[in-house]
Amino acid sequence: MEQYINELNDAQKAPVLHKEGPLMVIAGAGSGKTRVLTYRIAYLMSQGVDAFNILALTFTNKAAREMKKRIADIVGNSEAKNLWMGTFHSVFAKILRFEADKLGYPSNFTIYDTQDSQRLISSIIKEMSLDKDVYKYKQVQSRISSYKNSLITVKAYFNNPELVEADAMAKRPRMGDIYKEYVERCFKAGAMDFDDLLLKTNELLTRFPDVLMKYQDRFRYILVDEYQDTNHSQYLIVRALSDRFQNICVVGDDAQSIYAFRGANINNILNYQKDYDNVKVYRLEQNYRSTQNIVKAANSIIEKNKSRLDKVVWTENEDGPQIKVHRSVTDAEEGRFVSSSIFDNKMQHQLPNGHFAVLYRTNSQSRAIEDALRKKDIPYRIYGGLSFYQRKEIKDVLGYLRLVINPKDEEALKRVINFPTRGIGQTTMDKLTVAANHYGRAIFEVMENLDKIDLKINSGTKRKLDDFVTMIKSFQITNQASDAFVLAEQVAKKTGILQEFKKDGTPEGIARMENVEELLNGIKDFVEGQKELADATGSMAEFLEDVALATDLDKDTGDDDRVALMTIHLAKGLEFPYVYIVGMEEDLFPSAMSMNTRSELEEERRLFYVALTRAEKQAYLTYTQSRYRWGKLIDAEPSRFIEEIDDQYLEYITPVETNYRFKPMIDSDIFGEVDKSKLRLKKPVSSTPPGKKGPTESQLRKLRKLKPELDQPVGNTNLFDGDLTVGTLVSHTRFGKGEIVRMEGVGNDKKAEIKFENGGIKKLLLRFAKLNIIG
DNA sequence: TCAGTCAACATTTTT
DNA sequence: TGTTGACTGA
Repeated sequence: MEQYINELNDAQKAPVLHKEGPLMVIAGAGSGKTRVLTYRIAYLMSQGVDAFNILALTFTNKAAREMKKRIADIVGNSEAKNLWMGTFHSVFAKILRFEADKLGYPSNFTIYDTQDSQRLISSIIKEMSLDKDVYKYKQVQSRISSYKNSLITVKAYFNNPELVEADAMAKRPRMGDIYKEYVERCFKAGAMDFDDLLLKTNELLTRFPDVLMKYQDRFRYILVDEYQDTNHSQYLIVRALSDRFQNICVVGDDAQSIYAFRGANINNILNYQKDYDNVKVYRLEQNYRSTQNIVKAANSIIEKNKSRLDKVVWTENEDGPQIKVHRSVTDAEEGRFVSSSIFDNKMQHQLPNGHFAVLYRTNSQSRAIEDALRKKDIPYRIYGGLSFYQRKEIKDVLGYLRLVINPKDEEALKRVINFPTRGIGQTTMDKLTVAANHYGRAIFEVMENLDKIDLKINSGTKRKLDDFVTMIKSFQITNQASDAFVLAEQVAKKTGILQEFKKDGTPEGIARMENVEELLNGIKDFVEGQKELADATGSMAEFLEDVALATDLDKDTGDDDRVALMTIHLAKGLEFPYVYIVGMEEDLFPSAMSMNTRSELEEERRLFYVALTRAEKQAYLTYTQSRYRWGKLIDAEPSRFIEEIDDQYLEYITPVETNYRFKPMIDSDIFGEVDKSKLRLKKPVSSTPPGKKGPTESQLRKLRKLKPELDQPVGNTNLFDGDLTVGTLVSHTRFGKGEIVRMEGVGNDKKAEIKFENGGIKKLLLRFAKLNIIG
């Protein structure tokens, strides 16, 4: 153990060796936080603390697995196995299964994912005959989720006039009723959603003091990673469990808090010192990951935020190259730049693909990057987005499996009852749903008892329902006798799913069949992996839980060498030698939806901080002047975050083809000599509508520095005011050639309607449009 | 009851 | 652009 401890610097050693009592580790980006956590656990164990008494809550299950492995290397495998480690959701799901009966739940309860929740809410809204345009199911779901994260139960909701009032004011007076129905339906279905896993844990610990005592006694040492991203519900769980022994260690970085949108409360970390007595605070400020340039640039960004803990991140690493800023004309060109830059770097420095990551704000941005990488034959892997387990065919198979484990699972039933089609349609389902609600039972239970209830279902349909019930029951028998793989294989064959895709014959059908086969293989791997573990049996129930709570990162096998594509959120905690942050544009990053309040903007800024600090050697920031969004070409402005970085850490680069396009416009002899001083005084080129603020003059000035003579606002109408008339042929940098078909407005509002060769007709404000007369 | 067509809508981030 | 939900005729 001692030799391991000596690998640490003094700042890291202190929290590792800290004995009893609460401590907080404020860990800057790249400061070896995981290492401290790992070694602290190993150290505790070497001091005689029983692994059974240690609970470590991490942000992903993958992080937990890796940490466990590392600890096993230090203290030995058999002991490390007994550690409780995982995400909040997975650890408390296990505890809830064990204690389920106390809350009236079956121990085989289903975990509803967001999609299940949304579908259920959607059908509730329909059943209640509410206007679906007023009660948007996604909004309703997120509202309910935030109630739950704040521990506002249905009862608490109705007891709180302010909340009721607020929803009424928002023209959604039935919100509480939907919430109530949703909770009841989940309960009847034997299902918990993600938020329930935390809410019900709180309920368990509050209502049953003996249960609380038991777990307090069990988890004498609690460690929480990424504490800045815990929500109120998680906070209360940690509080309750640690109350007796107060051996609570939280690790986090307020500068990396990026989950407020799902209820994370940054005050949890800011107020930690007030929550416990005699808190010892340790700071890790030395960054081992990144170059001077990256660390300093990141600091210069985060300084712009007002609410933060006192901390200075520094490094002894070499200066490294400046951060490269790249501008392109379209998102496709941005993709091409990224792919060729990765290619060049690979060649020049002989690097594997795994050294590169492309990070973006929204999942939809991945497409352009993918296309470009594919063209260059660079292997990549996309994390998040539509993951494997979210594909329709996979969810269908999983639906059957869920139903076998928990027949009351309403969402699973509705998904599979008529797939493959077996003549049970909406009409029948409606009848069953009404009956189920009437008797307060699950739909499957109604189906089991059709003989006893008069439902006006014709005998043919009734026969089909009976067959379905019989089939599910036969699967249940298989499940009792066999492991997950045997069951899954039987389900895939007997339900006819595989044949359905096979006879389909289309490439999509074949792809789906292959996906289902891949799922079966995955289940096989899972079963074999589980058999090695002492406390696992390889049952289907365990597999389903793993799937429900797995993050995309968890499934990363890491054995093939690919460029990583992911959202910045997913990249938290990871590091790559080369990082490309793409889509550095206003309204995209920072997101248009996060600019309403100062705190939202600060979260976006922290997100940018996280993105930049993923880079070890070299970071690239790219933005484009136009981008396809919602199938339309949208004008874009460079992100304010580029401006916020101290200039000395940046190097602006521009590709040759962009130069080429802009250059002729300035040097063009059509207009004779261009008066540059006059140009500089003009309003910046912008398509931002009046009233909505675009980038500041200084932002643009700075961005122009790269090629000042090329990026001036050119094509301004003053130059050709008199020359533009209907019929004039013009060219636009982006839309191409076109003909003016109409003119309107005067002075600053003068507009031209132009029919472009590509077929589009655009009305352009001449004050802003970059036009060139060609005839 | 079902399959096929068309319109509407969507993109913020995730356990 | 791509998917999902509603509508319609068989």
